[in-house]
Amino acid sequence: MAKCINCENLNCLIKKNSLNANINEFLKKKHTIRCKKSQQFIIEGTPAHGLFFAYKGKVKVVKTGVDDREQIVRFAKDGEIIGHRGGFGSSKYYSISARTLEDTTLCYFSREDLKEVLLTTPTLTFDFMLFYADELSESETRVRKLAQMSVRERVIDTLLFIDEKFGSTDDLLNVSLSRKDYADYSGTTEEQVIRILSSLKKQTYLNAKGRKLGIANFDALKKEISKHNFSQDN
Amino acid sequence: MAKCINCENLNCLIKKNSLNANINEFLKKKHTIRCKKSQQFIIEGTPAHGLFFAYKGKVKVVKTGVDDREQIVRFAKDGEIIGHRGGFGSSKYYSISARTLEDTTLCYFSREDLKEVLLTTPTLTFDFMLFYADELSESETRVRKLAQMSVRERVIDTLLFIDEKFGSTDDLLNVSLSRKDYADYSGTTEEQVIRILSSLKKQTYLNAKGRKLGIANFDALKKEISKHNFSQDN
DNA sequence: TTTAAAACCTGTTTTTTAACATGTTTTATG
DNA sequence: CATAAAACATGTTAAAAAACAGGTTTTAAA
Repeated sequence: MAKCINCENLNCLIKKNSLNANINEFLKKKHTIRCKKSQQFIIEGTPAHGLFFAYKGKVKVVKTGVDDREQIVRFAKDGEIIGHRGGFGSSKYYSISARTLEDTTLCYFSREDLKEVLLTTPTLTFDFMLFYADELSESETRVRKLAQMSVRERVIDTLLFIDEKFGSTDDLLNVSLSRKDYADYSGTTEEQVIRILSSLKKQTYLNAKGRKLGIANFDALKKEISKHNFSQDN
Repeated sequence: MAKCINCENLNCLIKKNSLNANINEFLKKKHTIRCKKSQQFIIEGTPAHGLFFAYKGKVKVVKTGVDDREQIVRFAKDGEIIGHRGGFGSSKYYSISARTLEDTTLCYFSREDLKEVLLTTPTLTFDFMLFYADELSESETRVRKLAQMSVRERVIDTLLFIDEKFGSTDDLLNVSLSRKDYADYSGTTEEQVIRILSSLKKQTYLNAKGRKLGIANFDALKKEISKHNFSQDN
């Protein structure tokens, strides 16, 4: 299927190290998995057998909460890891669930294969370490935001984040999320999100074409949350 | 000063790997730093020159927020890392501040020395990677908790966490935090914490000897937050 | 193309939380 | 040991957010 040699995801940790002779054998053990939109491919709490990479597509990673409330922990796009942590390490169970946001092709490696290659390929391991360190840094920033921002600020911050993560074309965000998704990422309820998005549309900070949202006034949105990020963190 | 050979922090990533001949030279470059209680030894936003380990003592790691509001991101005790992230990786600046909670002795390594040894010692790098992965997992759990728990639940969860992290002796927590600290970790205000702690004392779930707090009824506290953790996550 | 389900929207009420004010106790320090 | 500062405490008020209820529109599927 999808061969690393031809892969265009230059940000992918595996691709980056694919020229290293050490991991040649490892690459052969890769599996390719195709998922339809909205398909769940990791279930929280089930035994973790391996680790995924998004080859092409978009994914949301969620932690199950009370009732049917979910918390979207992160998003992943082309070249990015999903199921790290379950991949190896002490816990033998996935600590998150993952679901595609659109038709997505995944690369898959088993934890044994991965652990073996990591323990013998320091540059790869170092890259993995840096990846986790970056993710941790982002997660800690998110902790602060959830603790200190108002609901409106969090929703605005989410919109800007989504634009940065997935980009926009013709002034419309490249990913289609439901109001519930926005709520699950922002840490609030669907109704609050609906209200705030309506308000932002009225203020012409946001525009909508059918279901799709687009940011119309970046400066205004950034200004509203500016007091929260006086350092270059994200 | 403090030599790794004699160190009793078996959980320390460096100690764990200290028998590896590869890192002998590296160990000689370690510095030892002594800090008085409440001393700030990392300032958010300043150039990151290296990475610390708590040799003996307790530390809080904070992200500066709006006004004088801080968010305590994590705590560290004997053997644990502080300033990871700034330690190496892309960002050249510390993304957090760190302050001691009591007299603390720190071990210090420069980022250059550390990076060098990591790139040539896969088992050490692998341990670092796992450490980050664990931290990430915890941070993501915290994201969910901040997003979904009520203030009371968060304060209770914090109390249980502090007991688990630092332990208790004679039914009193081994660390002395101010109400403000509890608030800064729980993501709420000092007043809320005071109220909730008072309430918990009235219910005899919590006891206090002078300034020190102790958990009197674990089961009752756990029960109040039980609906939030139906998997074995922490 | 009808129909059901999902998504979206809005007003109202209730609950939760933060903010403010003000006083007391504890702790550190000259 | 006097005194200021920090920490702790509690009542009151205001604001924010969630919950509830009842709609409409859109989407997907029979």
